[in-house]
This record gives sequence, C-alpha cells and structure tokens, in this order.
Amino acid sequence: MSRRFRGESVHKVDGKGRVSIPAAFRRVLEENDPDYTSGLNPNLIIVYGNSKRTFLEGFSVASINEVDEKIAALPRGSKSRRILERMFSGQALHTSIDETGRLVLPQKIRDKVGITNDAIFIASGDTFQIWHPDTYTQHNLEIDSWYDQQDSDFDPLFLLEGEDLD
Amino acid sequence: MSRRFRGESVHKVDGKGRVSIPAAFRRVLEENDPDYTSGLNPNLIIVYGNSKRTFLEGFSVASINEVDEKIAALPRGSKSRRILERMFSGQALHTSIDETGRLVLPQKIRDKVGITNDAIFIASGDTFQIWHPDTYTQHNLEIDSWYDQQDSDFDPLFLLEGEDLD
DNA sequence: TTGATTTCCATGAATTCCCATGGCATCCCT
DNA sequence: AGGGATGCCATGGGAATTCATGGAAATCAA
Repeated sequence: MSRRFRGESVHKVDGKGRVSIPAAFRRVLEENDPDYTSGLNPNLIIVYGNSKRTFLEGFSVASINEVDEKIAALPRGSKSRRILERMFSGQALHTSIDETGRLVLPQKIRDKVGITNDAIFIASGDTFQIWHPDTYTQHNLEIDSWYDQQDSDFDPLFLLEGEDLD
Repeated sequence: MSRRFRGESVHKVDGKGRVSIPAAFRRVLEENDPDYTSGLNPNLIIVYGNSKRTFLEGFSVASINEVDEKIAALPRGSKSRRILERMFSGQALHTSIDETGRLVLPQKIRDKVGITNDAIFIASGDTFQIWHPDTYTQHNLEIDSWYDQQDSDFDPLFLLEGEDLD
C-alpha cells in the first residue's frame, strides 16, 4: 500500500513495557520489511538517540536501510559520519512486533523519554514518533499558539506555496 | 480523466460511521490512485487537522503525494515543515472506499468536526471537503456576507486577474 | 534462585465483511 | 411510446474478524 505512516493515537504501556502499535502502522512496517511474509512478525528499529531527544523514532526496515546507505556514503572518519553512526547504530534498537501487535520498550528507553503508562504514536512521513503524551502536548504549544494568531480559515497548504516562516 | 472533483451532496452517516461518498468523487479517486485497478477499492486520505478545523479534507493518492513531496522539499526542522508534517502525517488518516462505495469515519474524527447523522461533501479543486451540514451553512453565510459587500455585478472571475485579497 | 523476559491464552470493544433492499436512471425491445 | 429489465447507487443489519489490553505460565540470564 504505502511507505508512509499516517495518523496518531494513544496506547497503554503496561508494567513490562508492552505497547500496542497502531494497526495502520503495522501494515506499513509489514510492507516495508523485505523479510516479512504473512504469518511472521515485522521488524522495526527504534532510535532513541542522545540525551537531548525527548521522543523515540520508529523506522521500518526499508527506511533504516536507506539511512544506513546514506551514512555509509559519507567519508570514513568524518565527524558527520561518526555522529550519525553513533545515533543510528548505537543509540538504536532493532526489534520486532509480536503476534498480538505489540512492541516491548525496555525500561531504560522508557525512562529516557519519560514514558510511563501511556504513549502517543504520531506518523511523520516514512517514520513515526513515540512520545509521552504530556511531553508531546508541551512540544506542540508553540505551533498551537502560532495557529491562534492566524485567521480561522487559514489553510496550512498555503505554506507550501510561499516563503518559509520566521 | 480528471483530477478535479465537482459538485456537492449530502449523505447519511450510520452508527458505525459509514458514509457513501458521491459516485462522481469515486471516479476521481479511482483515476488518481496509482494502485487502483478495476475491481479494487481506491485509497484516499482524510486530513482532519488541528482543533480549529471544522471540516475534513479528502485527498486522492496522487494529490497527497504531491503535498508530501513538497513538504519533503522544505528544510528539515523548519517551522513550516513541522506544521505541515503534523497536519498531513499526524492529523490524517489513510483509508479506502469499500465495495459498496462507502467510507468509514471513526468516532474520533466525527466528533472532532461535529458530524452526526448527515455529512455534506463539497468538491474543492483536487480535494473535497466533508462538513456537518449546519456548520457548512453557517460557514457559507460568512462568505455570502462578503459578497454582499461587493457591487451587485461583481464577477468572481475577476479574482483570477489580480492580487490576492487582503 | 530470583528477577526479568518471552510466550501463550483470554476478552470486550471496535472494525470489517458479507448479504439485502428500495429507489432511480438507462437501455432496449416490440 | 410503453414497460419491463438491468444496473448502479444509497443505505441497513448482522456475522465474523481484528484490535487493544490484561494476566498467567514458561523460559532465560546472572
């Protein structure tokens, strides 16, 4: 169907760190995992990154491969390459979805982004993000207040045409 | 044939959120879904957006791809891009039309724009909108009052010529 | 052994699928 | 021109699946 994730939703995280992944996201992960065949569980990669990151980023196998290739194309030993390798190799977790559609987020990772009882999943192009709901709301305050300053019939598509903001 | 929707009509929404979409719109969705072949069900994307939005916007696959590409061309991390990604990735829903020509609007989305027993579909270029009939009427009153301020012989095509308004 | 993972079952709610009907509009035959 | 017959369209209802979530049992690792 599609390579892109779409939508947002909140899910419970239980004591063992299990969370259901939105069903629609599962379809995308399945279609973008070359090893996937009906009956199996699709793989995915969770990138948690350095301490400044306040959310987790989920990649399909196809998407992470793309990133890996681009990194590999950078000069060995370059600073960019070292930074990226650290993030996408080291500060990331290769895992898979279980038969009930859940993913396990280890305690360490949950602590890192402050996820406790609930987690919100938000599509973002060919990756998706996982946030603590409150942190996400907080993060969006700026955008929300920006909307408040626009006319009520403002259409964001207008942003595609013109200049950038700020 | 065409990439543009045309016309408007009202349809029943049942308890499960099912709504027939205008047959003419279906033809447009079919022709603009690269995956569509006779016998299959065309895909479409419903964008519901932030809390200020009072209607849903339906995109064909071709149209949303265009939007996605333009977004991807914006600088990563720019405000415009963040606003657009949130709206078109997060606050949106990828779905499809069933064999009886219906679309399912989940409860959450219906609640958001106040759709209950009926919904009105209005063509709008290469997208279409879905409103609660009353909200739509209300919205039109505002546009009508704008017309009232123009000369009685004002021809909207005039807008094609010059600058944007205000 | 003991705490931490995985696996494996369980269940209510939500969602999808499948079948059914009445209303229009169109086609076609005589 | 009349009058089916045909077919798409809008809408409904119930059955069958899938989802999201919880808990217990089995396995692992240190």
